[in-house]
Amino acid sequence: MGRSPCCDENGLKKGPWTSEEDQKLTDYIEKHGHGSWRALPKLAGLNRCGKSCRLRWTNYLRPDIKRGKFTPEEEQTILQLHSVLGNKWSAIAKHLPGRTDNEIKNFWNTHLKKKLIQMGFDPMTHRPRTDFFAALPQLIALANLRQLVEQRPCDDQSGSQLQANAVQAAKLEYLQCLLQSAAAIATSPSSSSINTMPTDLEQIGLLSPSQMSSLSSMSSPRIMEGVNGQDLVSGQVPDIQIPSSSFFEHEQAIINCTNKNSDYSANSGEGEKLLLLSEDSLPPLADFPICNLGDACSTSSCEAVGNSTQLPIWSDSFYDEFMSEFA
DNA sequence: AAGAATCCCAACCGCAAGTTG
DNA sequence: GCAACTTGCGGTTGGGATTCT
Repeated sequence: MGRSPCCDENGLKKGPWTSEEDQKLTDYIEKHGHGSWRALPKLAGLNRCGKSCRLRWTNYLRPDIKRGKFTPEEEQTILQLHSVLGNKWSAIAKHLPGRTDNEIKNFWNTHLKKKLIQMGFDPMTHRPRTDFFAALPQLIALANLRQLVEQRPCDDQSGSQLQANAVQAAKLEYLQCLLQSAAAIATSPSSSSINTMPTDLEQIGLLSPSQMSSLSSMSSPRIMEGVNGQDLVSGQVPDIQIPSSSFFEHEQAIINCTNKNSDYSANSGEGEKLLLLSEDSLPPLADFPICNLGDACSTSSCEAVGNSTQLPIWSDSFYDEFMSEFA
C-alpha cells in the first residue's frame, strides 16, 4: 500500500481558495462529475492537487451543504452519536444531512468538548470526570465559596452548612483521586506510595478507624477489596457512584452560586443529600471498568467508547437533563 | 485606539483501507 | 500475491476575526 504523492508535487498552490478557483472547480464538477480526483485539477485548469480539490468540494462547495449555526437538535444528535461512536466524524456526519465531518469535528472541538469539560464531564467517555484536573474547577469554586463565606460571617445556619458541604465535596473529590492513584500504584509492585493513602484519608476525615485499619492492611493488587465490600481488580478503578442527576444539579448549584456571589440557600433537595454524607457512609463504588487507567481522555479511551460493546452509563433521564442544560 | 489574547474554521498532513493492473 | 495508486478519515495547524485589557 503506497502513499499518494499528490501533495508532494512541487509548484501546486496551497492555502485558501480564491473565488475564481472555486468557480472553476464547481463548473467542472457540475459538467463532468469529479471522476478521478487526481486527474481533475489538470482537466479543470486548477493548479491544485486532487486531494485539495476533493476537500474543497466536499467541505465547502458541494451544493447540498447546509451552512450556519448548528441547531440544538443537531447538537443533541452529535452528543448522542459521539457517546456511542466516539470520534467517528464521518459516521456522525451521515446522520446529519448537509453537515460535513470536518464541520462537525470543528464544532465538537470548539464548542461541545469545552462545554462538557466545563461541566465536569469527560468529553471522551461522556461520564462525570474523576481525575484531579477535572475536579480542579470545582475545587476552585469551592475555595472561592469558602472565601465568600468567611468574608461574610454567617448570620444564619445556611452559611456554616454550606461551608461544611463544600468541605465534604472537596473530600469526596480527593478520595476519588486517591482511589485512582491507589489502583494505578497497586499495579506497580515496587511502589510503596500506597501506604500513605490511609493517612491521607484519615487526615481528611473520610474513613472511620475501622475502615482505616482495613485499608492499612492492604498490600496486594487486590488491596481495594474490603472497601464497601467490592473487589477492585488490578487495572480497574472504582468510581464513586454519585447519583448522576444530583451530581449534575449540585455541581451546577455550586458554580452558579459562586458566580452569583451567592445566596445559595440551605435547600433540602437531592443535591443536599449528596453532600450530607456522614463520615461512615461513603458512597457505594461503581464497578464499571475503566480500560485505560489514568488517561481517560486518550484516544484509546475514545476507541473503547467507540466500541459498541461499551456504552456510556448515563441514564436516559440524566441524559435528558443534561441535554436540556445545553439547549 | 491599539496591542494582546483568544476563538474559530478552512485547509493541510499523514495514515490506512480499498482498488486496480 | 504484490506493488502502485486512489480515496477517505481523523488529527492538527495557520491565520483571520473577534474579544479583552
